[in-house]
Amino acid sequence: MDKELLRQINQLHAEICGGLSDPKRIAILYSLADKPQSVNELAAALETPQPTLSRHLKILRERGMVTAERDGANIYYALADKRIIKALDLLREVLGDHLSKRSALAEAIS
Amino acid sequence: MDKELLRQINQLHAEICGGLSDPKRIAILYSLADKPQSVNELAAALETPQPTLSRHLKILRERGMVTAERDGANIYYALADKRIIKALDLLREVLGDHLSKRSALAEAIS
DNA sequence: GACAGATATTCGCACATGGGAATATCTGTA
DNA sequence: TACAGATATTCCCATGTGCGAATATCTGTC
Repeated sequence: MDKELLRQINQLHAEICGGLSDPKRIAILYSLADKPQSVNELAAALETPQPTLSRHLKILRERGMVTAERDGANIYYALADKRIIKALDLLREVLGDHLSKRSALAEAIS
Repeated sequence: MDKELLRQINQLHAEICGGLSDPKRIAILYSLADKPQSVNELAAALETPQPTLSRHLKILRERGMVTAERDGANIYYALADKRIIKALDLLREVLGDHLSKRSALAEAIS
C-alpha cells in the first residue's frame, strides 16, 4: 500500500479513537447504545450541561460515530455502528484484567 | 454501582482509548502485534526517532497496553493483550464503512 | 573505570482539548 | 411577528499533548 495513504488512514483511525478518549463521550456512546436520545434527554441522563453535550456530540458526529436525525424541534442522536460499543467493551475487558492483575500484585506485595 | 466509582472507571477507560488516539501509537501496536521488538527495532521499522518512540511506549506502558522485558542492553516490548488489536480492527472496519458510505454519497451527489 | 550502544528523560514550544458562561440559531406555535 | 423550547456556537481560560533537540541513565565489554 502507498505509504502516504497509509499515513492518512492511520490518522483517521487515530481520530476515531480520539473520539473515545473522553469519559463523557464514552458515557454518551453507551447511553446512545441503549436507545437513541435527544440532546436534552442525554443532558438529563448524564447530568451534563447541554452546551457540553452539544460539543461532544459534534465531535462524535464529525467522526461518523453517531447519527443525528431531526424530529420537530428535537434532534435525536443514535449510535452509528454497534461495533464501536464492541470495541469499547473489549477495551473495558482489558482494563478489568489489567486492574485485577495489579491488585493481585498489590495483595501479593503487601 | 457507586456513581463515583463509575466515574473513575470511565476515566481509566478513556485513558486506554487515549492510548490509541495517535497514529504513531496505532502503528506501534500493530507492529508489536506482529512480533515483540526492541525500541531500536521499532524506531527502524516505523522510521521514527528513538526518543519519540520511548515517549509513546511509556504512555502505552503506563496504561498497561504493552509489556517491557529487558534482555541485556535491549528492552523488548510486546503487545499486552490481543483484544487491543481486535478493538482497533473493529474501529478500522467502522472507519472503512464510513468512508465508503461517504464516497458513495459523494458520487451520488456529483 | 572507560567506552559504546540502548533506552529514558527533560526542556521549550506550538498546538489541541475541555469546560463554564453567554449568546446565537434554529423549530413549532399562537 | 412574538415567544418559548431545543440545539449549536463562540469566547476565554486552564490544561494536556506531541515533537525536536539535547541530555541523562542504564548495560555489557574491554
